Amino acid sequence: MENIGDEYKLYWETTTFLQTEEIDSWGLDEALSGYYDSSSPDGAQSSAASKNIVAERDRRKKLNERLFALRSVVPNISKMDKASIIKDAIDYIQELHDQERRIQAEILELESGKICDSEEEIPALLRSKKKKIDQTFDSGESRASPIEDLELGVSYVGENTVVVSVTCSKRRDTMVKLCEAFESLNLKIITANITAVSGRLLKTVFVQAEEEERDHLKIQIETAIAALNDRENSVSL
Amino acid sequence: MENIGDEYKLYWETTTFLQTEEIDSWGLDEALSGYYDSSSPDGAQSSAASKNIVAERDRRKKLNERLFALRSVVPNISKMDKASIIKDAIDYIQELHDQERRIQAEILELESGKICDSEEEIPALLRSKKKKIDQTFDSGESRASPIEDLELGVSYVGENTVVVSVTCSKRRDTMVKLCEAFESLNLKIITANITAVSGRLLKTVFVQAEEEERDHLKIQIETAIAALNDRENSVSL
DNA sequence: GTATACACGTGAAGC
DNA sequence: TGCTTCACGTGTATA
Repeated sequence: MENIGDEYKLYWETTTFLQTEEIDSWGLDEALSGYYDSSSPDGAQSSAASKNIVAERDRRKKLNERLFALRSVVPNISKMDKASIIKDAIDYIQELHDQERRIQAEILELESGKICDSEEEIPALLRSKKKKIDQTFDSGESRASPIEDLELGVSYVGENTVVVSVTCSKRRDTMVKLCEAFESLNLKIITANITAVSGRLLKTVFVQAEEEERDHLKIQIETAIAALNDRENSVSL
Repeated sequence: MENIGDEYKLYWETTTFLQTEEIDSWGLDEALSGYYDSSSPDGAQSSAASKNIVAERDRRKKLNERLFALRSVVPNISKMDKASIIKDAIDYIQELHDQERRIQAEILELESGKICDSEEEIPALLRSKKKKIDQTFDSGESRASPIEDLELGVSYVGENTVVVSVTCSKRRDTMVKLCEAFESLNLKIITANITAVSGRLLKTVFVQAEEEERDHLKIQIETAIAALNDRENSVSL
C-alpha cells in the first residue's frame, strides 16, 4: 500500500528526522495534487480533506520535534520510547527540584549564620559544590562548541564485534561530549580509545554487536551526537 | 494532586480521561468477548486486529497520562496544547539548568569572596527562585560512581614535556569525569589518549610544562579528581 | 508466533 | 466560515 517502507527500517526519531522533510515534501505535493481521492467527485471537499491531512501531518511532525528536543535536554535517557522519554523528563525535573531544594536549604543555613568570615562557615555540601564549579566552570558552560567536522565509520569485523571510528575537530569539550554520547547509548563496549592530537580528535570503540545491528548502531550514534549539538544550539524549537 | 485541571474541564486531557476510561471499559470487553464475532473468514486475524486496537488504545492512554504527569511537574503552563506542554517542559528544564549554573556561580563568589556583607551576597536571584519552587517530590538517588583504585603518575620526559598517566577502575561515567577533570585544568595538552579495557581505564596525557611544574601538576590533578569524587558523595547530580 | 511502537489518514469538536 | 487539535482504527516494522 505504501512506498515509504523502503528506507523505513529504523527507529522513529531518526526516521522522523531523516525522512519527515522528504516525506512531507512529496507528501505535501501528493496532498495538493489530490492523488489519493481520485474516486471522489467533490473537489472542494477533497481539497479540505487534503488540507486536513497536511495539517495533521505537520502537527505530528512538530510534536515529534518537540519530543526530540525534550529528549536532548534530559541526560541519561534510558529508552528511546516516546512514553519513556516523557517519563525520564519527569524524573529529571523532580530530581532537579530535589537538588534545588537542598541547595536552598544550605543557602538558608548559610544566610542565617551570617558571619562567614572564612571557609569554616560554608557547609560541606557547598564546598563540594564549589569544587564542582571549579571543574565545570569552563566545561560546564554547556552552550560552548558543537561537535564539528564529524566523520563516523562503523564496520563489522567478525566475532560479534563492531568497530566504531569517530573523528572530529577538537573543541573545548568535545572529548567530554563524545564520551557522554557513547555512555548514553549503553553499548556493550569491549574496549574504547580516544586520542587527541593537533586539533583533531580520534575515537575508536570496539562494541559487542551483531552485524545486523551495524546500521542501527550508526544511526544511534549519529542521533546521540546530533542531540548533543542540538542541546547546545537550539533552545526554543 | 491537581487543581489546575479543573479550570480546563473542557480541554483534551479531561475529555481524554473520561472518554478513554469508558471507551476502554467497553473496548476491553469487546476485545475479550469479541472472539465469537467472526464476520471475517479468518478469526485469528480479527482477534489479532482487536488486540492491536486495544493495545494501541492503551498506548495512547499511557502516553497521555505521562504527558499529564509532565504537565503537573512543570509550573507556568501557558497552553494546554500537547506540543506546548512539551515546549514548556523544555524551557523549564533549561531554566533550571541556567539557575543551577548561576547559583553555583553565586556560591563560588560567596565562598571565595571573604568580604561577607551578607545581605548582598544572597541576591534577589536566589530568593525569587526559592519562592518559585514549591512542589517537590523525592527521587533522591545518586547514579554515578566515584573514581576508584586510582593510580597517578607524572614524569618529566624532556623538551618541556610532562607525561601524565592515570589508571583507575572503569565505572559508569568514569571516562566522562576523567575528561572533565583534565579539561578543567586548562593544561597545554599536546596529545591525550584514553583506553578502556576489561574493567580498567587508562589515560595518558602529554602536557607542555617545565620540569618544575611537575609536582604542582600532580597536586592539581589529584585535587580535580578528588573534587569529582567529592561531588558524587555529597550531592546526587 | 506474539508483543510493542510507530505513522498514517480520517471524522469530529472547539475556537 | 476555516483553522487547529484531538482520538481513533489500521497497516506495518521491529524485537
